[in-house]
Amino acid sequence: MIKRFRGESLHKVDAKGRVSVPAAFRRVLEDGDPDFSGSSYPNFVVVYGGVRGNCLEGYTITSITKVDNLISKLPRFSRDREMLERFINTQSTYMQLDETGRIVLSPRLKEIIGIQDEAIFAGMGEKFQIWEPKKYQKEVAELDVSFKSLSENENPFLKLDQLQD
Amino acid sequence: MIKRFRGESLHKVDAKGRVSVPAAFRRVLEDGDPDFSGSSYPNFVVVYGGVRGNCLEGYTITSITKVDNLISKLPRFSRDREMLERFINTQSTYMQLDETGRIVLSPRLKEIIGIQDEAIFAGMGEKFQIWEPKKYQKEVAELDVSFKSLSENENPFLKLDQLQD
DNA sequence: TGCCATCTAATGGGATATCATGGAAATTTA
DNA sequence: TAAATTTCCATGATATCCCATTAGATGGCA
Repeated sequence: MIKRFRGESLHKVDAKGRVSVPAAFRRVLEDGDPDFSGSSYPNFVVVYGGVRGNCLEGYTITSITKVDNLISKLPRFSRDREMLERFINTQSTYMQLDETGRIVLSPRLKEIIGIQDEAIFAGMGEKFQIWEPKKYQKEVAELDVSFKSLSENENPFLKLDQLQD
Repeated sequence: MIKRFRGESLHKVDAKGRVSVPAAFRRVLEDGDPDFSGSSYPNFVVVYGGVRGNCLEGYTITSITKVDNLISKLPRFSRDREMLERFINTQSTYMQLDETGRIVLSPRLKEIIGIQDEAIFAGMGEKFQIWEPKKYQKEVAELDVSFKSLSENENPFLKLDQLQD
């Protein structure tokens, strides 16, 4: 059974930029790295580009590969493809967990999402996000509000049941 | 035949947040975990997000996977998908029964549903709910009232038979 | 039909392992 | 060689595991 990124948790970011990745997420990263063996530490990808810029997004090797393959289907010299490659390939970086399950966020990455000394990790199924706590709270609150304002036939939960499975 | 969650029962929550899951529910959780074997303990998912916030909802791996798969069909970066992932993946967590059939509710989870030292488990077919006892009584009472106020053609019992199966 | 043996369930307490985190040492790199 | 990284070690907090106890249900059997 494929594990997905689930749950939220708050972690300290120390002076060197080190943060613990939630233990539950490590298991998912291990599963999602084809080259991972018990004796190594899993690799994965952090994307900082894209429309948002509010948060970082972490992908397992397996799931970023899916995205890469979709992009590769676009016409080679199309503007769409260039855009996506800029966001997903250019503005991203490989990372590796260290022995204690931490990664280091460079000053650049911290600056992009406005992080000081705390970060929130949020599971999003095939990926996870890293947020500055206050921004995250705001995001969740806004989502709740906009959810409540939806009409019945805009409700994404109800739309789900219309999909064939 | 797929077992369903049925019945209600009251359980103590100890100082560590541990609660026994009703024995009948354990059987359903075992059946609903593809990785479960006699030598392990079943995994499942508890969702605490969504608009409700009054109770926790427990899903078997099989049934949450159905939901996850539907969500994965939505366009990867759509607002709908993001919303659903936030409610279903971010605001949820994997859990595993321990040797004695208990789970632990973190302080966070207890706080979300307002639980002190007792919890009510309520079977809901494909999922179950965990409630603070007083809130649960209130919910049940309210449901009775609003059911009685329905006109004949709003009666869900009567609508049932109009569905094709 | 009353008694006892056995089993499962629910719950509590203590021991143990894992996790998150800080700091120092070693290594790289500019 | 100074700065910055990475590796290694240390520690407290938390969560997990393991064992013990009790109550109730079940079933056998005289």
